[in-house]
Amino acid sequence: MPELPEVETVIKELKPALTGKTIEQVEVLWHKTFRALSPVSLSGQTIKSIGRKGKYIIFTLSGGYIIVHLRMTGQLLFSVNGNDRKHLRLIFHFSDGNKLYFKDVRKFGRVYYTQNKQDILRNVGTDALSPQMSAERFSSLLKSSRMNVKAFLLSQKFISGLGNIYVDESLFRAAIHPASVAQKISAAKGKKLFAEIRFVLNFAVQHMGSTISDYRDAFGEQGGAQHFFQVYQRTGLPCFICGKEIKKIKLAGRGTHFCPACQKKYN
DNA sequence: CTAATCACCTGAAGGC
DNA sequence: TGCCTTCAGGTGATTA
Repeated sequence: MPELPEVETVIKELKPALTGKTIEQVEVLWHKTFRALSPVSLSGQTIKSIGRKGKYIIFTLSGGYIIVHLRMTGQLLFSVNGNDRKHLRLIFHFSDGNKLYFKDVRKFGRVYYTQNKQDILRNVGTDALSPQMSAERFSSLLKSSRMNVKAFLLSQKFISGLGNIYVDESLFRAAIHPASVAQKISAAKGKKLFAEIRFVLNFAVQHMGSTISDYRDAFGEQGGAQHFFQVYQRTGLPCFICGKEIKKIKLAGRGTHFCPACQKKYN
């Protein structure tokens, strides 16, 4: 499911719901979902704050961190699960009776418990919406890489939070062909791309993320940003700018949507 | 360093 | 109806 806007939506909802609550017990229903890197007990710990880096959700506890990655189909649902146990992988039980449910059809999602955030976040670059990531910084990262720009943006080590949908949408808006070589993109174009990344992500956050099939927010609601896609899943449909057909190719192992007429290749 | 392919999993959709 | 293939908001390991 989720890229930065979906994760941001979930944590914005969880902050008021969970901050200050005390964990009574963590119930693991699928063993591979949960990995403890710390022997300290989770029971009795309080949630001090909730944040994220890229697509990683970070719960800061009184004595450690819970870090959640939803991968493709993970969902964090706050006390809205009813009696549906299907695809339920883990349950946080709180001392006030509330529960946080982790559901995950494909079982790729992970819940880590650690004393050191860097155990998990070591290879995650600066968040795309962080003030630490500027147009200048982004441009210089682009210049440093010989990867194609699609792979560059999907890799989380340079800039984190983008996934397949928002990479395709950002490259379309910046009029850059996804197979362009990162370092062949001019500094001016790089800054344009960064501005479009910010626009696309902020727009999607305002619309509570995108729901393709599985994504739901912390209250089980769908997002709305999918109604505004320009290229993603629009293969064969007319480009909104020039009217030519949107094409789909495989790049960096992922389905990649673009307009061959509007998006220029730099290499 | 970069690219491509698997692996991890389940379910939906399309072809025959 | 059923079988088979392909594909999916991600990422990490392995192989050229």
